[in-house]
Amino acid sequence: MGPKKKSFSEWYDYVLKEGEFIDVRYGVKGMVVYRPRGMAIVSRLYQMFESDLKERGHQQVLFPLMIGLPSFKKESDHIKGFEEEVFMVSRAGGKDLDEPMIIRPTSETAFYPMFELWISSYRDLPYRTFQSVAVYRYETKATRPLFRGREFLWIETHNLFASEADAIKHVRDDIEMMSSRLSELGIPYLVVKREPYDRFPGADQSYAYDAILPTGEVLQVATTHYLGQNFTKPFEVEYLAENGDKQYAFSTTLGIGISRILGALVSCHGDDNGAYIPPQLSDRLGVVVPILSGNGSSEVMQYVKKVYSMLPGGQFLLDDSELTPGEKYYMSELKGYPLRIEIGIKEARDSTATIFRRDTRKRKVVSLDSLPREIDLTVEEMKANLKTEAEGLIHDAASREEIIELSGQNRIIRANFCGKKPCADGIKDATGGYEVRGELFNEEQPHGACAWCGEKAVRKVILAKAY
RNA sequence: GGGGCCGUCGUCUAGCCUGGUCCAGGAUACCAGCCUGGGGCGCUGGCGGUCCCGGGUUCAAAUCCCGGCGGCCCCA
Repeated sequence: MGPKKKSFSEWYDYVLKEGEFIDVRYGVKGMVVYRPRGMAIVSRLYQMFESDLKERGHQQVLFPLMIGLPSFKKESDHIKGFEEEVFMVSRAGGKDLDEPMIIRPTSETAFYPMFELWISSYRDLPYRTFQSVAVYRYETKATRPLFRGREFLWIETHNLFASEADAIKHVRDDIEMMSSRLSELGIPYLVVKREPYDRFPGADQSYAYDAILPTGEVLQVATTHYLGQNFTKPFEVEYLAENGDKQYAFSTTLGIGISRILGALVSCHGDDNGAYIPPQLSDRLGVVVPILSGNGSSEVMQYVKKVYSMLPGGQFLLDDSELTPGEKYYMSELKGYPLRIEIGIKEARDSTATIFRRDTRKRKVVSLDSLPREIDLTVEEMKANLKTEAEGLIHDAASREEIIELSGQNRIIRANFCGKKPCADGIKDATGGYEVRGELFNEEQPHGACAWCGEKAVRKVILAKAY
């Protein structure tokens, strides 16, 4: 494995594979297999976001994988945005279908025909749903494990409101939920309001949650869209208001990219020794490693069993395999277990245990009595540690020269922007791929000129390379 | 969207340029036995390969040609 800083790409592939998170050898481009270590984290991510959504009044549903073509074609911007990257089923039973079906690239066009049937009164609103599924997009750019796949795991919410204000309030709540979870997971991120030409097909406003990767690139891990009535009108999702008028509902959607969040976690927290999975996401808190030596072996094993029985049930794995202690250390660190408990003859004789923590890679010897408490304390410290990273990663630029200079250093850049596409394209050309990601949520208004063309700036935007 | 590199036991790889000496060699992993044990330890033996797939050239193809599939990198 190459060191993380020097050769991120090589490091990333190595850790995903050797840490047994996923396997890319399935043989279908852009599709990966989630192995137990990866799937355990995926499950916990799902649980975390699903419980947040349920608390906010969303109900879980499950829609079919395939969508009828007429439904998919109803919203014209939407189909234009997706038609190039949609998988279509055109044959079955040995012959061409009269009408092909599409495999969902996202599920608006699956949900809304049903919404039409389900919603009739203002009493039915707000109506908040979500589903946890995989979606499919025929990516033509190079695919990257977890970052850009043709199949990826996500949660998609689809929500209806009686008024624009209710819908916008919901968008704000999405932003709050995502922000709080991402910082809890220690993923540095930006909440960015997308430029008009860069929005989700069919959206009036799009907010992206961009994780900041160690390479200085950003990775969109989730997006919230305010859809206005763009979908409810063509799909005729109407309700009877309190005053007796028929009205179209307002809608929003949130997509949470579970696959990408897993990729971001591995990328952001890992080091030259492998991954580090935060305690709240790891299927086990850690591994217990016995260190046996010749004639003291039985004494040590007996003590190890005693220690193991004191640990919280199911939270630790006892690694009593034949590997040497060193190899067990490497594996537990590569896989990113938060803690390791090392027990050898010294611990057995002194009634102690050695705790190794993955984030700082520091050891601590504690007495056996205090072990459970020390584990709790350490885990709490590790969680707190995760939160106190981020920020300091954004640099301001006021001119073309500064933009180019900062882009040369792979920085995330904040600059005044005139809002025009030619400037965005110019920046992209001159910086080797920096994109206008959009305006930071809650950012102050700009004073002065666009950093690129010098004309009047209309907002401050974030510039970064993106996956 | 443009360009480049690559695909050989489970994994990594030698061999390919210059076709035959290769029913494919090594390392690692795995299995058995020993020896060890506080950061990938050592010894002995064993298991393991449709040379990515399809076609073509040839007396002869892992090797040359064409197409496909898959992966990686760089640029826009």
